[in-house]
Amino acid sequence: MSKYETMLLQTVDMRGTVSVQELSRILGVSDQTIRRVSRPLVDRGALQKVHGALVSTKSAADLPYLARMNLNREAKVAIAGEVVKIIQDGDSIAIDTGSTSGFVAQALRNRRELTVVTNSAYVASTLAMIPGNNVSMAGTQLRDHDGASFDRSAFDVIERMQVDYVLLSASLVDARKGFLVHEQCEVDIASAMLANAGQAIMAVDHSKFEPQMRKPALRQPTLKPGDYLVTDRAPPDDFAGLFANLEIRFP
Amino acid sequence: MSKYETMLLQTVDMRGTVSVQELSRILGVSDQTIRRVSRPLVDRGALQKVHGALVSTKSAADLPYLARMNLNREAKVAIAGEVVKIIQDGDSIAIDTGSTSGFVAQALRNRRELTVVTNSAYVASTLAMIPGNNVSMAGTQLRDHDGASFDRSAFDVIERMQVDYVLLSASLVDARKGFLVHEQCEVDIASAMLANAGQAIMAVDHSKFEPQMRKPALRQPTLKPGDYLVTDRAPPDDFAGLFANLEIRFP
DNA sequence: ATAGGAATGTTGATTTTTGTTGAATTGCAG
DNA sequence: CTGCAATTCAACAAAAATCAACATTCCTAT
Repeated sequence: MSKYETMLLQTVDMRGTVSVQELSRILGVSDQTIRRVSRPLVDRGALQKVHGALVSTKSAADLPYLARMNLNREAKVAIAGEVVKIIQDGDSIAIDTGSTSGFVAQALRNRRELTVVTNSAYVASTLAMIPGNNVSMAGTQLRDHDGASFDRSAFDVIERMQVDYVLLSASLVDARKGFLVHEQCEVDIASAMLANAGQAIMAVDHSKFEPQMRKPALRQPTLKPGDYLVTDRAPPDDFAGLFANLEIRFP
Repeated sequence: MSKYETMLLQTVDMRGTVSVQELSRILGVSDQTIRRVSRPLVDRGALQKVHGALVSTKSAADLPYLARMNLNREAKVAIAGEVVKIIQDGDSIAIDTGSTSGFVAQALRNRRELTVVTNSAYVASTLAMIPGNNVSMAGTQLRDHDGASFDRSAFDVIERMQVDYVLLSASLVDARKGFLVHEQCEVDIASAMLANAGQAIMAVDHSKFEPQMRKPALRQPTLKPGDYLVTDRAPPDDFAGLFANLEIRFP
């Protein structure tokens, strides 16, 4: 551990981005030394290097959520458009967390007099701004990567509301196992929402039909006959069995 | 990843729409560079491009709220900058609702490991996305024009948290009556936050020193000696008495 | 004191980024 | 639809940053 590492890390993390030149001025060494000292840090992932400057990996951290929002963006926008066709002005809907839900919330800004319950702060704040909507945020403490809550109080809120629709998502769709997610708490919220909703709308983009790097293992609650499956392309034939009783929608 | 990306994103997200020329002035580079730097960002969907300007993809979602956010925008941005100087990485802070709070939340994205409690869904979702933050949303049912909550449960959450700072705002500052707002529920939330906070930070832009069309009549709780008053200009002399014990900050 | 080793500064070739120019495109008013 | 002004784009020249190799300095163990 070089003697400058601590100070360098500290400076960069504090300011977010700082140029190599400025760093050399601050630490009182040549720019070449800054490059040399920072190289192991960059390799180790403690810092990011760009031409002319070093940027804190922490500061670039606005990206994880945005990055996910931008994965398969077109697909998600298309799906959101289909979902919105199902929802009418004045309807009530429960919305789970997930990047697709974010897009649906965006699209739902064109609907009026909605009653919404969600455990995603992003969805809540997006829809609460629309005059005439009645939005309830379920839960208190927010998970940091997506701003969603899985508190006990979230269940209390969800269980109090009787809604027309529930929007659900999944991380992977498996022809035999069904709709899968990574965390049990997500399943629990989905179950609670489903129990108090008329019809479910399962929204998954086509990438969810293909194997994932990080394999989810937890099964979302089973959908009722007549529930919607909204996706951006016709699903492969292997899934025909799984989707037998569902109403499938795609653009 | 270019060295300007962070600053560019931040500027655009903060202001909603900003012209290429202004951006080049702000970052101190040519307009051509702005176009070059922004291209990958718009490809990635992090920004939207229109003729002559860049617009934040987020801003589209927050449009109604943003309309209010754009009143006295420079003043509020300046105030947010000052407030952020007070807050350190790792601090805990309670944040009330209001457009200035929205800007402070944006600016606080540069701080790490914050513990935040707020009754504004916008503030909550802005800060919850930052990895390492611990954000609690106080309240359930959201008021439609600003997405804030004044539920009983909001008080429960606020009263449970002991924080270093509380950020408060006001609709009008009267030399004799003090800091005024329109609704009793806002005072109640402010009182609850204040009771559990170390130092208060009252943030008001200069327009709040002048008479308003809609006159607020409810007085915010009294500040303690040593609490901060952050504003964008030196306040008129008539207010010297009111601010006697406060630490006044402005750019 | 001094030789060995590590860290730092310097130099010059190479690569990347930036500003400028002029032509092509776009948006808008008449 | 036409013309004007503003914006954008492509290409080239200039500037800045990077890298590798070598020279210098600093520290320490003998």
